[in-house]
Amino acid sequence: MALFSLQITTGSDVPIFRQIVSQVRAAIAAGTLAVGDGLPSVRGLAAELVINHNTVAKAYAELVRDGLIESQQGRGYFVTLRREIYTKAERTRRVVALIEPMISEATTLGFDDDELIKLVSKEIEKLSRKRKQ
Amino acid sequence: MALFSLQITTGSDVPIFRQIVSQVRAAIAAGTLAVGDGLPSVRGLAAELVINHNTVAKAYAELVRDGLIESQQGRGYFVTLRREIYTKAERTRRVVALIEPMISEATTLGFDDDELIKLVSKEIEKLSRKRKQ
Amino acid sequence: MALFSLQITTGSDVPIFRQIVSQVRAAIAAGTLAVGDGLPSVRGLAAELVINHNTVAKAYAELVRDGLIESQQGRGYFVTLRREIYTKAERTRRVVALIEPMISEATTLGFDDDELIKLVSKEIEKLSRKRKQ
Amino acid sequence: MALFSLQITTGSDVPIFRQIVSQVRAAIAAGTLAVGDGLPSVRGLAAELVINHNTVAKAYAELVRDGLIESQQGRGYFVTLRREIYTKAERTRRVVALIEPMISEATTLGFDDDELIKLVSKEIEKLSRKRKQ
DNA sequence: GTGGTCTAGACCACG
DNA sequence: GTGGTCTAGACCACG
Repeated sequence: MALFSLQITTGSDVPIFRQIVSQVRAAIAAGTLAVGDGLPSVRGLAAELVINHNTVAKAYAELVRDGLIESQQGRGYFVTLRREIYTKAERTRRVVALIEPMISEATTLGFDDDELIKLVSKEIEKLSRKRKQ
Repeated sequence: MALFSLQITTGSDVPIFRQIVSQVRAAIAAGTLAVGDGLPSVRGLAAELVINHNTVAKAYAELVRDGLIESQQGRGYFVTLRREIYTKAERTRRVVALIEPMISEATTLGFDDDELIKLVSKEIEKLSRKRKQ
Repeated sequence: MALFSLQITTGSDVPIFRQIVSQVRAAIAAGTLAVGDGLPSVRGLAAELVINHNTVAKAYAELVRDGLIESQQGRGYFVTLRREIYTKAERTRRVVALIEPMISEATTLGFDDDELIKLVSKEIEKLSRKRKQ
Repeated sequence: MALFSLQITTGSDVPIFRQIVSQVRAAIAAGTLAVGDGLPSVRGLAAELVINHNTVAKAYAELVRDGLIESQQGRGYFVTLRREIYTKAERTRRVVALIEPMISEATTLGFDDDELIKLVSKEIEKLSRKRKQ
């Protein structure tokens, strides 16, 4: 099992619980989380991300409802058999859907192409370092 | 003059007013809407999209605050010459708020750093070419 | 903690939402509302002032955009540490937009330049003293 | 008769027609405009201020309604007998009502007392020069 | 409990 | 004709 790490951004337009749902879903689709793998505990993840545990519970509830994970009484949450597979095209489509508005915003704020590429690279490295810790 | 059309999706996670903001912003970034061009009237656009006029007004108000468009008494809204309103730090903060969730999503979808940088570059060039046409 | 009260006048030339913005801004400028202080809840304040909650929400939204307050998910609005959001030019532009009509009014009321400067200085000192208490 | 000059600020929160009403009213109260004095013609003033003549007409109509000026067929508008006199205290009160929100805005935007005084002085001089042209 | 978004509709202001 | 403000009320999201 790959090391599964979650990165959330508070104060963004996207609700925290949706960021969690979307990343767990993506991790399963990408195979980062395999069938049978355990998820972080509700309270553990809440503590790690410094958010309310209800927020984590709500995210997991949605994933249970969608059949992607299941609760095993007293042991925690685990990835179930049902697995969504995203094609490469679908995965690209999902990322591009986030890249496009980011570029629009940057452009209207006056960033030129080089500055933007540099900023994105810097952020990628920053998150990369964070993941390795 | 601009041939400018707007498409909204109701029932999406993204609020209608934010979809309008993003699309106008994208049109300005891409040069589809140029300085001096008029936007659809608040009530006209509301009727066309079959939404409430307050929703359009809210979207336009945000674009005014960002200095992208301005209201001319009794005439409507027009694209303005871009002013530098925000400090470098604030502009960076705003773009980073969009870059971070994009990277998180890409990472959980299995993109590695190089692939992501290439994807972002490709999209930047795509928009760049559009602007030059 | 702040003992902070708001007074609005309906039927005035100044929109209600703008009166709220001005008064919160004045309270922050005077130090009556300090960093970390909570604002009245949107619906609570609306009930107290006997106005619609959307009107309060609109006022708070403007203060958020200016970086003076921020919303904490499910908890309410709080005064933030002031960030430098706007460029010097933009900040000057905003203040000059208030200075100009003030000078025009003073001039037509018969104030000469020296009297006006003195009056402005006196008011600035008055607020300055209030902040230091 | 003193030279009567009007200064308007477009794009401010205060509607143009209200700026005109308020300045004519103030000029009469201050004696800058005396009984029998003529006002600039509707179209002349509109041309001078580069605004729609309906805006001037609307302002004059309000002043006529309030009995401060009257139209003399084919000759223009003139100050009538009825005259409001503002006491010094009232005139000060009216200017202070504009000074206070200006200071709040400047303070929350990060201007310190000296900077603000300098900015106000500069604007006073600027308008002073404009009036003398 | 907190805030966010949207609608339907009114009434007003500006040109 | 254009936009601006406000209400009453609904429904949802977050914690």
